[in-house]
Amino acid sequence: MNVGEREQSIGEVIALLQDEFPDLTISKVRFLEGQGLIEPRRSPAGYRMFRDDDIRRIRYILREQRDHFLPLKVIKSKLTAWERGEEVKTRPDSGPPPESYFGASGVSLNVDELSRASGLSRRQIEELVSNGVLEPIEFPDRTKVFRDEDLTIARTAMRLLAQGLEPRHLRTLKIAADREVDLFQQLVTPLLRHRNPDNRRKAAEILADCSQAASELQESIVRARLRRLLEG
Amino acid sequence: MNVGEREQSIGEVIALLQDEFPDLTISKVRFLEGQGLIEPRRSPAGYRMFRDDDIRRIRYILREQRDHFLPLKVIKSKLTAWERGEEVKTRPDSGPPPESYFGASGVSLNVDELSRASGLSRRQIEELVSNGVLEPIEFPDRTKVFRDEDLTIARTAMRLLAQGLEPRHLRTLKIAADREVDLFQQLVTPLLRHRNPDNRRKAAEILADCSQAASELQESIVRARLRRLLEG
DNA sequence: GCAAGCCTCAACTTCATGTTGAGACTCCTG
DNA sequence: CAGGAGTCTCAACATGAAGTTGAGGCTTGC
Repeated sequence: MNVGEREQSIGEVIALLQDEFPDLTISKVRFLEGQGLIEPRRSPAGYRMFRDDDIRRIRYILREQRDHFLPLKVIKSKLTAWERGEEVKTRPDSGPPPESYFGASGVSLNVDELSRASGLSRRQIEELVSNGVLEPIEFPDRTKVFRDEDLTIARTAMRLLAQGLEPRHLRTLKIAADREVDLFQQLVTPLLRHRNPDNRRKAAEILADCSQAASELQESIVRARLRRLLEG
Repeated sequence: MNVGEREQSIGEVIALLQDEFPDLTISKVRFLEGQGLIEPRRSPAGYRMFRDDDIRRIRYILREQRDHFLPLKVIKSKLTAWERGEEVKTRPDSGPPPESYFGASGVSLNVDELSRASGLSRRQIEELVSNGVLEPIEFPDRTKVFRDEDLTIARTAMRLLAQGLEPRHLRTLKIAADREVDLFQQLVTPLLRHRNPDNRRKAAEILADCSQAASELQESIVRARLRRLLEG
């Protein structure tokens, strides 16, 4: 598996990425390390040595910066969020990092709290739950516990409902999301079959990249169509 | 229609938005005007007077900043892009503004150029076209012309194909996008029925907000699911 | 008439994102 | 084994975005 895992010097990395990112410099890569976004090995002499993983990571960072204008802090928190999948298993006691932007931050809410935090009525929440848009953890006594991901979902759902859509319309979106997940699942099940941490990490990376790309793809298709709708 | 369209002073606007944006200040609103993001009327004495549209616009700007970390320049170009729908009709000769990030920038590519710019092979492009993911303008002699939106689509499609998905998988995503568009279309067809520029603008705003919210909703649903997949 | 609200304009602040340069070490090649 | 190319660290500097502050002066409403 590790055969031929060549490590590249910083200059080689620049040369490699130069095509996609013409103004990437050595000093910028060093700067990224200083900010804690990457952590290349070091040769005995102290030279930075980059493995394929590191290079993929750099590419990801630069794309987020270029295409989504994200500040490095935010990119960092996204990065560590996807990594936490592993660490959650090994250190279930450690609290969430201070700036976790994604990743389960451990928030949990009941219906009332979710209602207040999202602006949805309890009735609307019920409907979203029955449509599968929200999926709280349900206890035997019917108490429902919502997590931070549900809050994000609830907030955006609120925006759509405010524009006149109905919960059943949101169901359409949810089903599309499910199909998307199925697609990605096929992609990584081989990797997850054997419980190998290296494979798990690779799977996480693939999923992160795919889900983002898919979301962008859909958004651009929709936007193109809507533009035509407005102009035509 | 314009009855009761009360204009608010800058202080009233702050008070109104204070709930959602606690650290909004008068000076910031003035700053936004200085940057060309908003353009409130002026009272005879020179006081800024904000109409509902202006306030919605401010809210949009602040959300983009807070939730997506977008620089003001980019927000501005998004804003003007959605508005151009109108102006395109009235001034078809005017070139695109220098920094248009969305809106058709007038780029057009043939198959080879798209291939070079996106990294897709011509064969892949063909497949994406036949799956409806890419929709070039097709001339009688079978020449195809791609526009800037196709370039965006092609680039993200490239990322997905690189991860091992097939063009037919992308078709699934495209169909979901179509359904989404149908949903939104229902929402605005009443507004677009009569060719009224005010309604058109309102429709553009609704579409912009909905498409963004929907995209976010799907993304968070997918992410929540994928996280469970990785952890479970 | 006067306090509260608003105006402009220029100077200032803070933060993010890198860049530059000095001085020193390492690696490869002839 | 000399020396040029590549790399290291660390501190100082540069630039731009996003506001803030303050001075000096109108306007409005009680």
